[in-house]
Amino acid sequence: MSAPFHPDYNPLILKLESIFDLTDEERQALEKLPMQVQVIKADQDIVREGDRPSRSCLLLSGFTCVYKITAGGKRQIVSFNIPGDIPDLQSLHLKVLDNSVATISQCRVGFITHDDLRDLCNRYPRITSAFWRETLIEAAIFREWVTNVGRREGVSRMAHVLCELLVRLKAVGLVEDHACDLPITQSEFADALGFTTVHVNRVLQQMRAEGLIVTQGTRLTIPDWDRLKQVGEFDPTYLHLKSDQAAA
Amino acid sequence: MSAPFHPDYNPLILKLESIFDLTDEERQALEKLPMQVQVIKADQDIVREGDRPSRSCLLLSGFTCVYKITAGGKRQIVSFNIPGDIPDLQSLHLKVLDNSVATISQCRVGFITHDDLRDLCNRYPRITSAFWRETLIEAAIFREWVTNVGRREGVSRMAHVLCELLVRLKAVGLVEDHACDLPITQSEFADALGFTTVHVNRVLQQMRAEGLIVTQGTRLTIPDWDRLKQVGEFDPTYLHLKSDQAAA
DNA sequence: CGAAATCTTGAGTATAATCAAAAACGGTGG
DNA sequence: CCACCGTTTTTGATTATACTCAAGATTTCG
Repeated sequence: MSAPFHPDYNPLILKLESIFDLTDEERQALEKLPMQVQVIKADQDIVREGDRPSRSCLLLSGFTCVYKITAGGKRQIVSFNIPGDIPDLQSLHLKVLDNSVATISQCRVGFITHDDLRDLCNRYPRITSAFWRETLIEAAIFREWVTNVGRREGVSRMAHVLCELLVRLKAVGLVEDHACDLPITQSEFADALGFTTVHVNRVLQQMRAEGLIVTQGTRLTIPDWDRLKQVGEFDPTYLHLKSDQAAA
Repeated sequence: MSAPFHPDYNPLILKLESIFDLTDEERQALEKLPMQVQVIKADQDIVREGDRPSRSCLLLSGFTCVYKITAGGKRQIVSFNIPGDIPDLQSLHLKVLDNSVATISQCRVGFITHDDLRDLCNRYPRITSAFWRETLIEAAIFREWVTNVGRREGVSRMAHVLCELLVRLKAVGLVEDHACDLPITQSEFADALGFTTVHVNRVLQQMRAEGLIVTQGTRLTIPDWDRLKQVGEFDPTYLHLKSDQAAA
C-alpha cells in the first residue's frame, strides 16, 4: 500500500475501493478528474454554513472536521474527515450548506467543480452509485455518532470515536502497527463528543492509566485493539467496508 | 391540501415535491410505482439491524422511528419518520442494514422492491437525483440531531425536536393551526434525546408551565411558534425545503 | 528563547440519572 | 357503562456524571 505523498497515493481511489468495486476504466476516469489543489493551514474554514459552493473539496492529506455552531455559540463537530473524504459532496445536490468544514491540521485539498463531477457521473453511471453510496455511509456514520453522544458516557464514548478513526484511517493506508498520527486536540474531541475540554482530559488520563491508549505528541498507539473495541462497544458494520480490513 | 386517508393523499409525492420539482411525467411514474401495502400495529420492528432487505418501505400513515441498540442495551432513536418518508431507502445501496426501524403508532406501510426502484431510477434519471437528495437531507437531519444531543440541554433540546417534527409534518399536510397528532411517548422522546423518561417528563412539565406547548392526549398545540423556535434555537435551513413552508 | 496554544489540576456546582412507587390514562371485555 | 389491566405519566429522594471557573504546567512553534 502506497504511503501518503508517494506519487501513486490517491486517497480518493483508495477510499472508493474500500467501499465499492471499480473497473479499470472507472479508476482511470477518477485519476483524470480535474482538481485545483491547494494547501490550507490548520484551523481555517474551507467552506461555511450558508455558502452555496459550485465545487466540492477532496481531502488529499491532513484532517478536517464538519461542524455546526448553535445559536448559543457552542460548537458541535459531527464528523472528522481523513484523506479520501469529500466532506461537502452533498453540495452537489443541496444548494445551501447547512454546516461548515474546517481544517484541523495543515491540509492539501483538491477542489473539484460540480460541473466536472456531474460530467463524470453522467459518463460513468456506476460512479454515481459509488458517490451515492459514499454519502449514505456518511449518513450511517452520523447515525452512529448520535448514538455515541446520546447513549455512551466518558471513556466508552471516547473509545468509540477512536475506534472509528482507526478503522477509517486503516482503509486508506494511514495506520501501521496499531498506531497513527492523530493531530486532534482535546478541545476538538470535546466539541465532537459533546464534552468539555476538562472532561476530555480526565477521560484520556483514565484511558492512559488503564492502558487503553498510548500517546506521544500527536501519535496514538493502541496496545490492545480488542479491549478498546470492547470498551467503545465498537462494531464496524456501519462503515460498510467491502472487506474485513474492518478488523484493523 | 388533501388530508390523510383522502384518496388523493400520496405522501411520497407530497414529500418529494417539498424538496424537488417533479414533472407531470415523473409524478405519474411515482404514482404508478408498485407497492405492497400492509398495516402494522404499534411497537413492531419493520426491519432490523443486520437485515439484508430486497425492498424498502414507504411510510403511508402513522409514525415510525429509526433506532440503534448499543452493546450495553440502551436504545437511541436517531430519527422519527412521518408519512412520505422511506426510512430504509439507503438499503438500495448498502446491503446490510446498520439500524432498525420500528412503528411508533399503527402504520400503513408500502413495500417497494429494490428492482422496481432501480427500474424507476433508470427510466427517470431525475428521480435518482430526487432520491439521492432525499437521503442527503436525511443525513443533514442526523447532523442536526448530533448537534442537538451534544450541545443543547433540557427544554432547548426537546423544543428543537418538536420544531423539526412540526415543520416536517407541515410539509406533508399534517399540521393545522399549529397543532398536530403526535403519538410519541415520553419514553420514546427519551430514547431520541439521550435523556431518561423521568427527565423528559420534567422537561415537558416545565414547557407546559412556560406556555411553550399544550398537550391533550396525543394532540400537540404550539401556542407561540416563534418562541418555541427561539427556545429550541431552531433554523429550518437544514431541512432544505423548497419553499418557505419552513415558517410553519 | 519567548509567546501562544494546549494540557492539567482542584474545588464547587448543576444537569440529568437512578431507584422506587403512586397516580392517571386508554383500551378491553363483561 | 363501568370495572379492570397494562401502559404511560408523575412524584420524591438520592446519586453521579459532567460542567464551571480559575489557575498553573507543559508543549509547540516562530
